[in-house]
Amino acid sequence: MHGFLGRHEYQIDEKGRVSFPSPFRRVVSGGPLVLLQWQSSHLDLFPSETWAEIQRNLLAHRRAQRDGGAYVRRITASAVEVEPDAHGRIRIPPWLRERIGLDGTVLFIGALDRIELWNPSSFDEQLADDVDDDGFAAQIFG
Amino acid sequence: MHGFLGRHEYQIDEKGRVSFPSPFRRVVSGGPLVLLQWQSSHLDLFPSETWAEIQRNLLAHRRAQRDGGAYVRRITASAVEVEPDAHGRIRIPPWLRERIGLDGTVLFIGALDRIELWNPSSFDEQLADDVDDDGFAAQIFG
DNA sequence: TGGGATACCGTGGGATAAAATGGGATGAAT
DNA sequence: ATTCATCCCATTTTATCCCACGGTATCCCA
Repeated sequence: MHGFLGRHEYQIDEKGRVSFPSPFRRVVSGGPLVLLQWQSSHLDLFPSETWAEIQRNLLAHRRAQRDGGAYVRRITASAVEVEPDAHGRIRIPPWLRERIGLDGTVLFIGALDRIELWNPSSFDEQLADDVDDDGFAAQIFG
Repeated sequence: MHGFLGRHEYQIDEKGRVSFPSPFRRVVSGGPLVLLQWQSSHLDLFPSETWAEIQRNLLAHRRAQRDGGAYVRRITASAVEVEPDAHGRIRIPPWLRERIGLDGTVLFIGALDRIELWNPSSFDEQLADDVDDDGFAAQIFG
């Protein structure tokens, strides 16, 4: 697998369930995922391997900082462990839906080692913003 | 399990009992937990494994300091051992409830290796505070 | 290359199990 | 004897599991 790629749009039903994109399903089969918010615009969904590293980073940060773990608390309080059911659906808790204004439709964006969940219209807005990519493109793509 | 995650709100009944979040219950099944206060804003609930390390740290600290164990005493005096009953409920002693102003509702916050107990309105207040996360987010989440 | 069959996928709803909460009875401690 | 904690049972709500349908893409065969 070459990491998570592409965009997939699905409906949320009355029970807060939404289909997890089938191409991604094959990759993470079996293991649980971690869904959380750390950016205001969208949610992030991490497979076990990626989450393991982030959790290490969070613990290291809490030990290093003298803020009583305020930042770590803010992150973990928003997080939930999710796992696709028999039909490949996951459940997004109400408080996370409200945070980024998810109503009806979810846009899954493959982002290599993680999956982003967007409100489709928010995603279009941020696409419209001009990205300052001078130099990076050439550096990346040769 | 990926550590304790998420937020769970429950009612305290007249007898001082409160449901221990079922996702957490599965993780710590069997062992007793240690409930104590070390930050003024909330209580902390530690599973056996985490507590073992903290206890080592407390003993090391008492040996190193020449304060006659004042700090250690302050912590341990507030601590109690709790264990979920048959219905998964724990009892929070009155003196700990009063310390952080718990009345009626408890908010459990998963914090990786520990669980925090908050008065919901106190938690909302500290969420509203701006967290100084300059640069850290990128460092943690890549 | 076209058409049909088949498997998969997205979506919805109902049944079943679990969880959250309340109250009473029993037993120990003061 | 009274208070307080623990144990036990009951009820309502919530979440999980299971089955069912319609559409779509894929595969196979002509």
